[in-house]
Amino acid sequence: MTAPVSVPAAGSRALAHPAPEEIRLEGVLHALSDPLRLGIVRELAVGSDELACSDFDVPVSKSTTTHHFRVLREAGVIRQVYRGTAKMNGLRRDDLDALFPGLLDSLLEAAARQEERLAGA
Amino acid sequence: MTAPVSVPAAGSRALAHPAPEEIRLEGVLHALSDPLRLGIVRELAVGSDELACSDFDVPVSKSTTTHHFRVLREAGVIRQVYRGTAKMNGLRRDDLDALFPGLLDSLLEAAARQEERLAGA
DNA sequence: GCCGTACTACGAGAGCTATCGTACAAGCCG
DNA sequence: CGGCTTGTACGATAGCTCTCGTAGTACGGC
Repeated sequence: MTAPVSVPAAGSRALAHPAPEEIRLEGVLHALSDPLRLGIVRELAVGSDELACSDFDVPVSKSTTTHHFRVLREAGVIRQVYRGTAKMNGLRRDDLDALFPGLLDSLLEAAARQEERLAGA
Repeated sequence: MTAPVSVPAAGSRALAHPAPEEIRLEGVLHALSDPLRLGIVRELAVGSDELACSDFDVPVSKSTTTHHFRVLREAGVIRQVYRGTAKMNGLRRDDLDALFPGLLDSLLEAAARQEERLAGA
């Protein structure tokens, strides 16, 4: 047992990510049930893997931003890695698609559709 | 404006449900992010529309069960109607599919897949 | 070596959530 | 009617979550 928690690269500053086996659907849904985090994930889905935390235009303080990114990472939704002083963020699309095929796309489309609808289309 | 909150049938004991326009993706995800509620929805998805609250075998007290069903109803995930002393529950599959095509099925499949995986398949 | 940038840690407060037990209401059945 | 079944309301509690500000760490550039 003792799930392989994707051991951090030895020497450097590394961040704990859940192994794919540890990712729980409930956790993913919970992470995405916050509008702010859902927005972050949507931005990440269209952009590249190379978005720093500060590239997002969230209407909360820096500490709160850190908090939300951590929730997303700990739920297994995003991957984070340091690159100098910046922390680059990327969707764990590969892992999520392997665990829950089609789910991420459905969620992203649902979010897009809702935004369109609420915009008074 | 003033969204039509699907006015309850006049005289009888009726329950407030959100109108389709009021259903929010975040709310749905939040409702489903609880293992208990996700389980209820999964049972509802395979069974008929005719399941009473007491037909579910949840490991919590009656009051807590009431609470969870209310969360699901207020998020727009289920429909509830009184039938004698019982309260019958049904998925709002039609409304959900119209708002978020494919999402419900993706979620149900993801849940099934995870259960299979965790059962040590 | 020093400063600025980017992010984290910690502590705190407000608010929501899950849970319970007890007490109660509504409807069926004998 | 009286009792049983089913679910609700209310109050309470513990725990989580979102939010912030302040203080601190890690890294890159001058």
